[in-house]
Amino acid sequence: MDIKTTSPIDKESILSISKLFKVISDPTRLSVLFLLQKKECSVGNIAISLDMEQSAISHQLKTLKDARLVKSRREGKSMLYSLDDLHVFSILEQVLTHVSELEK
Amino acid sequence: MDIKTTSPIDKESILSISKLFKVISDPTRLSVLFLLQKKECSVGNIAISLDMEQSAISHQLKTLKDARLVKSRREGKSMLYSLDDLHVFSILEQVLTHVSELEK
DNA sequence: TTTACATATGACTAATTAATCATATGTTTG
DNA sequence: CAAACATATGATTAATTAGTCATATGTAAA
Repeated sequence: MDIKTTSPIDKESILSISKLFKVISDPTRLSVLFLLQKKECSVGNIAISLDMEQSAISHQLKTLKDARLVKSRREGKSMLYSLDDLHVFSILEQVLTHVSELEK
Repeated sequence: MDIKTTSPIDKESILSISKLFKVISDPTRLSVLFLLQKKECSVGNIAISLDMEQSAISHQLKTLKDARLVKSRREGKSMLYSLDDLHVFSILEQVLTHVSELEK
């Protein structure tokens, strides 16, 4: 076990954190996550709720799924998406508190 | 008090959270934050620690300062930077835990 | 007050990326 | 099977942005 106090944290971890934050730093993706917090939702419904194109939502859902923040299941012609990572959501809520405190 | 369960969270909050996450989603800025967690540090020292140009660090410090995540004070010719938002750091630590769990 | 040191700043460039458009894939119903 | 519906995907475009370079600003020492 080496003691490298020079680097405060390894680069790999930095990159992992960076990637995660990048994923949840886009307004559209954030909106999707907050939507899905309430209930499982189809692509089309998300698009309507956020007033955006189906294709745009589908692209962002792919990003969220790649990051394992959401999961999907098929129901008939629809794909239903839901949160797959409640831990991230607790982080989001913490940040929401933080942000609202900053605004005071 | 209106009940708009349609939109799960207001757009302003979404944008605020988005901005904050964008700031802490850059590897360089993350590295700076983790460095400053340990100790107050000059621009030059940060640049050396991260093996980057002074100018690049200075630019990122400005971003961090604008987001009120760091503060600075002058000491002689140097500017010493330190964390200005411990709350964000607790979020970072939470995410660090999250990321290391994902890697298992 | 020159000179050296430390940081900040502005212009520029390369890379990333969110949204769009067109279309492909997959599912159900008539 | 054909048609309609729902979603996914690939190419393209516009916008954002991290880093670089040159230089300006600010501070201290000779």
